[in-house]
Amino acid sequence: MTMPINPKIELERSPGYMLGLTYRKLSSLLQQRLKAYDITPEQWSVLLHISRGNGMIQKDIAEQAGKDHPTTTRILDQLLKKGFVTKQTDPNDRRAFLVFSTPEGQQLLEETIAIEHSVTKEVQDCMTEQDFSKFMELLHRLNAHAAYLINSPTK
Amino acid sequence: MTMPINPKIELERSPGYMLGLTYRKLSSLLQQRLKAYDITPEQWSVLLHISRGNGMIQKDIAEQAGKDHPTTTRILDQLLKKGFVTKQTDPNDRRAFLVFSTPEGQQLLEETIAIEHSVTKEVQDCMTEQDFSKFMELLHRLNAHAAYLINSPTK
DNA sequence: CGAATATAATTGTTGTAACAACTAATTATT
DNA sequence: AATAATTAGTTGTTACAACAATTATATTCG
Repeated sequence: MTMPINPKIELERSPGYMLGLTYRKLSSLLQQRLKAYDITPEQWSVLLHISRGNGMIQKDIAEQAGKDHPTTTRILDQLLKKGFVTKQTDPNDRRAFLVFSTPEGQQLLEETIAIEHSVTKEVQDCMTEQDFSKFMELLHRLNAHAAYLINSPTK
Repeated sequence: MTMPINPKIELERSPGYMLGLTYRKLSSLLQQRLKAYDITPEQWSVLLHISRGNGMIQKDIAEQAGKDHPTTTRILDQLLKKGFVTKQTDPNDRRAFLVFSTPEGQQLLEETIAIEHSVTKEVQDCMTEQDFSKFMELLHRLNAHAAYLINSPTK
C-alpha cells in the first residue's frame, strides 16, 4: 500500500522544484555581479520597467514586473530611498502616483544592463541556440498556463 | 550614446527573469493545492528529503534540498513545531542532530504526494513529452552551470 | 598535549513574496 | 447628489532565502 518514496529522484524530476533551484542560483549570480552597485536583482528589474514606461502608475508597474502590489510598493520604497526613482501624485487621479526614474537611476541602468546580459549569456553558453529558443518558448508557455491555473475556479 | 531600453522585451528574453516568474507561479499553485494541509511547498520538499534519508544530519538535508543552512534550520523549526519531524543529538558528534520524520509526517507525505504530481502533470500537459524531457534536461544543465559560476573565483 | 583550524548549527539582518485587511479616492447607481 | 461599488495604494503578518557573525564541538598539527 505504502509506496516507497525516493525524494532525490522525485524532486529532481519535479519542474517546480528544479525551477526554484535554478532561479535562485541565477538570481544569486546576478546579485554577485551587481555587488558594486547598490541594487538587488528584483529592484533592478522594477527599475528597468520604470525607466521604460516613465510616468507609469504603480498598478501598471506591478503588472508588468509580475509582482503583486504590496511587493511593488516595498520595492519602490527601496528605490525611492536610494534616489533611483521619484513619485508624484497623478493630477488626474489623486489615489495614484506617477513614478519616474531619476538621472541616477538611468545612469545605473546604463552601467548595469551589460551585467544582466552577461548572466543571460552564461545561460546561452551552456546550450545550443536552438535549445535556448525552445527553453524560453517553453517558459513563456508554462507561465501563461500557470497564470491561468492559479486564477481558475479550482483544479 | 544612450541606447533606448525596452524593458518588456529585454526582460521577457531574460531567462533569469522568466525563471523567477514561472517558479513563483508554480509554487503558488502548489501552495493553493496544499491549502488543506498545514504545510508550505518548501517545507514539503524538505520533509520529503528527511523522510527518505531518515536520520540525516541538517548539513546533508540542506545540501540535498538545495538550501543554505540557516534556511534549513528555520524550515526544520517549522516542521518540528508541527510535529512532522523529530531531532536527536548525534551520539557520535554532539554538534550535530539526526532528523527523523514522524508517523504524522509520513502520513502527510503519503496523502500529498499526489498533489505534487498534479502540478508536474500540469506542466507536462502544456508541452509534448519530448519537450518536457528537453526542458528538464536543460534545467539540470543550467543548474550545474550556475552552481559552478557562483562558486568560481570571479566571472 | 595544546593551540589553531574546521565544522554543525544557530541567530541576526535584509530583501522578496503571498495573503488579508485597510484607507482614500473614484466611478456607478439610483 | 447620496450611497454603493470599485480601484490604487499601503500596512500587517507569515514564510523563504542570502549573507555575516556566533557558539559549541571536533579535528589537526606543531
